[in-house]
This record gives sequence, C-alpha cells and structure tokens, in this order.
Amino acid sequence: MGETSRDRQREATRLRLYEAALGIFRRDGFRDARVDDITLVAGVSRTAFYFHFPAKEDVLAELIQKTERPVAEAVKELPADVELGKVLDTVAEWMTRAWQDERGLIVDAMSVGLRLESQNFPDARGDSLRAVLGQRFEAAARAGVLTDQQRPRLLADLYLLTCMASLAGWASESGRPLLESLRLAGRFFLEGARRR
Amino acid sequence: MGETSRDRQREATRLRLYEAALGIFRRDGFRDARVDDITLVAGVSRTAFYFHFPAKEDVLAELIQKTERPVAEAVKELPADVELGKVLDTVAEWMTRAWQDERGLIVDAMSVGLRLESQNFPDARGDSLRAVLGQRFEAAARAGVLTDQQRPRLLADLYLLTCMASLAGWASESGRPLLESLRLAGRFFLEGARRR
DNA sequence: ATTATCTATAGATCTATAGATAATGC
DNA sequence: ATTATCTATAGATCTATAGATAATGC
Repeated sequence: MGETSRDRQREATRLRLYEAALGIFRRDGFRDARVDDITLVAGVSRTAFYFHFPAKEDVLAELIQKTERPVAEAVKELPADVELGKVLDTVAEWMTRAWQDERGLIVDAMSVGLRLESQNFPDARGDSLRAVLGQRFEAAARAGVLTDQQRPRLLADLYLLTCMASLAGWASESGRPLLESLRLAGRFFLEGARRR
Repeated sequence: MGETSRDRQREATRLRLYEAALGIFRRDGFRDARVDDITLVAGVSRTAFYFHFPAKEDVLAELIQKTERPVAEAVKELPADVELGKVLDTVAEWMTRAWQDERGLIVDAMSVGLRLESQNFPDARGDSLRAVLGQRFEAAARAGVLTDQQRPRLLADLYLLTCMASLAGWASESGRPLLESLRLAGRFFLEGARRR
C-alpha cells in the first residue's frame, strides 16, 4: 500500500483540527467551544471538522487514546515478574505525565471516556492499556498475590475506573499533587482503607 | 410564606417536564433526545423547558440528587456506632434500588454527575450523601478502624467516586447483578485486592 | 473512471431575549 | 404596580447531504 499523498494530506488536516480543537477547548471550555472557532484556527471549512470527527466529543476520545499509549508502553516494558504494586505505581507516574498539564480538560475527558470506553468494552485492542493491565493482573493472580474471589480482568477494570475517578477528583478539588492522588488510589486498591 | 398557587403551578410544570424528559431519554437515549419531544409530552412551549432547566443535563443532575436522598436517609438511620463495612453495604443496597431499573441512563448520569458534582464540591449540603458518608468515615477514623494515612473525608470522596465508577461499569458490562458489583467495590475499598 | 477529501448549502435544533398573562403583595 | 411564569420570535449553532476538486488505481 504505502502512504499516499492523500493519506498525508488527510492526516495533516486531521491533526490541525485536533490541535485547534484542544486549543479552543482549553480557552473556552469543552462545553462552550464552538466548532466554527476550531475550523477558523485550522483553516478549513466548518464541515471538514465533521468529516474527521463525528462530534466534538470524539476529539476528547482521541486525546484519551493518545494519552493511554505511553502508559501502556511503560507497563509493557516492565519485567514480566515485577510486583503488581510496581505496575500500579508506573501507571500513576505515566498518567500523571499525560494529564498534569491538561487539568481543565480532565473532567470532560473522563466524562466522555466513561461513555465511549463503555461502548468499546468488548473489543479491547491487544495493546490498549486495558488489555496490558489485564495481563498483569492475571499474572499476579497466577502468582497468588491477588484475592481469588474475583476474576483478575474484572479487578483490572475496577482499578482503571478508580484511576479515572481519581483523575476527575483531582481535577476538581486540587488538594494534593496528581501523582500522589493516583498512587494513593492504587495503594488503596491493593491494600484497602482499613487499618491493620 | 406558605405555598402559593403559583408555587404549586411551577412545581407541577417542572415535574411534568422532568418526567417527560426522563421518558424521552429512556426512549431515545440522552444524547439523541430532543427538547421538542419533551415539551410536546409535557404540553408546554419549548422555551418553558429552558425556564426550568438550563440544559438537558440538569435533568440528569436532578435525577442524581433524587436518587441520592434515600441512600443518605438509609445511612443516617443506621446506629451511630455501626461498623463501616455495614455502612458501605447499606449504600450498595440503596444505590441498587435507585439505579437498578435505570440502566440505560446510568452512564450518562454518572458522566454528568462527574462534571456537576465537581462544581458543587465545596458546598456539600449537610444532608447530602457526601456529607453523611463523610461523617461516618470520620467516626470510623476516630474509632481507629481506618488507616490514619489519609483524611477520612478524602477517603469518603474516593469511595463515592468508586461507587460511581462501579455503577458505570455495571451499566456497560452487564456481568453480575448490580448489588453484587457495588458490594464488591465497597469490600475492595476497605480490604484491598491483595490476598492475605 | 472511480474514490477520498473537502466545501457549500439547507434544514434541524438550540439559546437568548423581548413580551404576554396572570398571580401576588402592598 | 410588581413580579413570576410562560410564550413567541430571532439569531446562533449544529447536522445531514448534495456537489466540487484533485488524487488514485486500473
């Protein structure tokens, strides 16, 4: 096949729209952002936006996907026998890098993610964060460090949702640094909130 | 003051709009629901809807508020010295009653809740679920059953976010009964996922 | 010649606001 | 007389679709 000039053109336009959209979202907030402003910045007609993205939300969906990739990569590069706590810390660290400077978009992104991810639930691609984490949780279960009362894949999903909730909480309540919030969520997920 | 006829009229119209909106949401899905269809059912003009609700989302916000009330009531009626695990089970039980039959609306409701609740974060009213739970977590901390590494109010918030995430997960992936999913989330929140 | 990418346009839907009506409080 | 509730209307914004242009593959 090879990449044709048409392919390059399309991807270039799509990228301009994507970045213009994030810029307008940051400036006006997701809800109040106007597609007209986005296409003005990107230098294309209004309807070109809808050719590339069915709706504004899909820009956020792509942001989520793009932020997940490096997190998944970092987890994949960990040794196969690393402790699960280390895996969760790695997730916390890389999620922090991804979202640290996008505070204004987090709540909307998670809100969109909740809806769109739930539609994609059946078909988690093999290299998605969800899939990669699922494997780590299964390995941990085989090693006997996880409770055997629940399927490890379910636990992985529950953990991911916890991370999303933690991100949203951080974005709205500012308290502690994001890295700390996400580590905390991971630690409580493994160890529980009860004193022992 | 007393309730005037005008008050009754307003509340009656608002309630008709609220219920009509939920009906249309259930039929068409939140996203595709048209305000015109709502006002047609409610028998008022299109703009009357916007007089009562700034936007479609605010109907879901009211749904969340209404579903929270009985949960908060149930928790308030528990004995003051009841174990925290029992509190979380009570939350699971009453949240299940509230959402069991609204499966199609849960993801959108949680998605909206994430955004709107985060704006209301500072001013949690005294009888809100968040406030009631916060008190129970503080009591548990005083009794020494919670880790002292985090402020109990923060733990309560984390738990509530976990419940929202669990609800959204259940709505999209059907696996087990809702009650079981919510109990599970509470148990893992307290005890952790690590085998011991 | 066919297809992918993008534009122009028309119609649908939402949002802001000026105004009508009837209840309220003085 | 004033105010709260609701309606009518105009303008803004979105969405669906028909069509233009230029790249592609035969």
